[in-house]
Amino acid sequence: MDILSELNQSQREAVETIEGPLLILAGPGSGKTKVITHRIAYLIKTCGVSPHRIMAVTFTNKASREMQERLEILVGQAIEKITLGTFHAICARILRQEGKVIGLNSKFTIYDEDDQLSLIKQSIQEVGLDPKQYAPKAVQSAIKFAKSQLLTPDDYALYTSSYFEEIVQRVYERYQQVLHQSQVVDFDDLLMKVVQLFNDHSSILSKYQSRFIHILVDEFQDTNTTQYQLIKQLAGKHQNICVVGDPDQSIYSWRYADMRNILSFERDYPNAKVVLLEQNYRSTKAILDVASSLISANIERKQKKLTTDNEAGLPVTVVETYNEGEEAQFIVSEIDKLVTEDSTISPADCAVMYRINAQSRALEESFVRHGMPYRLVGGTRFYSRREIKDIVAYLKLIHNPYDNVSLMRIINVPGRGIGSRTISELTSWAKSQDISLYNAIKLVGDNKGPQLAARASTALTNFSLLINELIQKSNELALCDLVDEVLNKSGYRNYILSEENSEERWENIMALRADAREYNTGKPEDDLTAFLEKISLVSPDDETEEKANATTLTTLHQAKGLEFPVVFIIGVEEGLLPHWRSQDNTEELEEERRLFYVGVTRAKKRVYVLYTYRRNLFGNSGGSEKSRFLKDIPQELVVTKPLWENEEQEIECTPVTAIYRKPLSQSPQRPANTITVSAGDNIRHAVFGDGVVINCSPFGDDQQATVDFPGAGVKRLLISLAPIEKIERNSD
DNA sequence: GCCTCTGGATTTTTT
DNA sequence: ATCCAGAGGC
Repeated sequence: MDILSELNQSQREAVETIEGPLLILAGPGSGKTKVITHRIAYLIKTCGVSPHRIMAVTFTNKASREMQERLEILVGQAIEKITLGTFHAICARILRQEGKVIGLNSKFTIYDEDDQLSLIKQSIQEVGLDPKQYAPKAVQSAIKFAKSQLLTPDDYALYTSSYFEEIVQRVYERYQQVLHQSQVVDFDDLLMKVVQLFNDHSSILSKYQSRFIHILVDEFQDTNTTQYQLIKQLAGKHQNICVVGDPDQSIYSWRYADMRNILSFERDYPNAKVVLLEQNYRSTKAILDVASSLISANIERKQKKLTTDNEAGLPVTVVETYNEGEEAQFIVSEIDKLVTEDSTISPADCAVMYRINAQSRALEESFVRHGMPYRLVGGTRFYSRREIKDIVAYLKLIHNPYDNVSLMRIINVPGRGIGSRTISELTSWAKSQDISLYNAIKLVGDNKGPQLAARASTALTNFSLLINELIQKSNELALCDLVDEVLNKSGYRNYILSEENSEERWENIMALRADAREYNTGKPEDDLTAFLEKISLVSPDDETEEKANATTLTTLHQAKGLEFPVVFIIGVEEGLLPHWRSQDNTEELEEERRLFYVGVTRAKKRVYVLYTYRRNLFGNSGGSEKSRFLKDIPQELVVTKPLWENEEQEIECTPVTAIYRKPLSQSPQRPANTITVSAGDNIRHAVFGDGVVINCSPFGDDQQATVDFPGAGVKRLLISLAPIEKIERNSD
């Protein structure tokens, strides 16, 4: 197979330029992933580069997986030798390998942001401050900023210029101290510590520099300073660094991604070659024209002109609705209409995008009301569910008893009579002795610990015995048996089963256990390390379960990288897009505009832009004003689409046209159901037939039920509105 | 030590 | 409107 044959001129250039720094500016839909994968294939197959010497870095597991899948087709087995992964996964591997020179045990554990926040709260207290006065979240953000900039607590001390920053500095210092004592790193440490290690140990750096002859970085516009430095270090010897990205799609500056990394790449690598991928294979001309006109309003960018050979297509439709309810209503009707009129379009081809998650509610209600399937992107991540975090905390503690945050999480879960009084005695004593909580608790058992009431003392001793026993078992048992042991011996199993809605929680735990089963090399200790690392760095719901024929509801941020034939962008209003918190800062405003641009460029065929006349948000409703970004789009690129009775026609220099006041075809109002249901009930639905309620949760004044219809699949319904009735269980 | 109540906040999110 | 965290009551 000829790797080059299916590429256009500039794509080919990007693939064939293998010497020296290369910057690929890839517009939306320009075949970015194709270029990266083909470039790697070209290196291996045509240039004879050993796959062992190639590193490809992504930001997300999803991107990594996608690249893996596509590469496998091109290079087959060789894929296993390529270092392909997220920044964090690659750095974790390096740290486990090399960490000992900076005093890091290869069994270190990784804290997620919840754990981080707990430790920050604790650290605020430990430096003698009040967590109420200094919002832990703000301190967390400041520490994350420092780490994104490669600033150690000492560096940060030089940088501080306000009282708050001095506070942050003190907390940061203590926080790092505890992390180190606990043999724990947070997400940002994974990267920062590797950079520091490379800085201080040139022989280790040079080992990696020599090995990796070719380095590729995806989504380069999203890198922060630390990531940038890491790449710079690694590419230091061979300088064959290929970065791919699009500054126009930089939407993560609030996570301290720095677009300047891509904008000034040529300055840092003066001999860099630049390739522009401007040919778009995704969208119609009409959509690209709108996108281009929008993004051209930004000042800080690199000029790029998007072209396409695709059809001209239909103009973008801009619609004003009365409020968010009608906005949702319009979308449901329009999808229905599109699907009916055009047999090539299904509900799954449509996506609705919004600025903030709170906007999904009105949509969901409308979709549920009409029995239309939808898939909500995001939501609670699997590993952040309480029951999963609890079990993982047990495992983390077993793996690393110095992990105080995990210990604190489960010391009284399930309740075993260790209350806040006892805990504060214990923590302050442990701190005064400069030992870990686990060791302090062990001493309580030996009567060498702090003075405590007999009851508290007994409770702590029992807890200590429990953890000890589990640590013992962890060396003998296979991982999934260890999970069972934890569930039984800790009493967690009974605890969770005695709760309401326990089925779902228990199922989640069983899913975790099933996952643990995969780790069975016969070396329990290594299995536990590997399992915990995977849990920290990979969330399983990246694995997007495709719901049959469901429309996607997503934030604009999460839409990046996706594409759909039909895209609705809602809430294109002042205060939402641009968001009010970004309204008085040019840079942030430009980022909001890029966000809009990302949304528009997701679409292949149709784009709808919606805004409301008035919107309810957070309880108070107010009149809304269409987004200033609409002014960036020339009127002739937008269509007038009077769908509904026009009560007031706005005449302005606006591209806007359809005023949507009252839906013509209001769905016939049925009397609201007054029944309530709960998990396990059998119900009959007018359309879907008989089904069983799997789960039920409050939804406003109403209930939303997840119902499994053997004939129609799993549906979510609003109880008061859905055409349902309760039926009796079959007698058996 | 556990439970209920009130107040404050509420963009975007990966690892 | 709603969710969550911390405070105070039982």
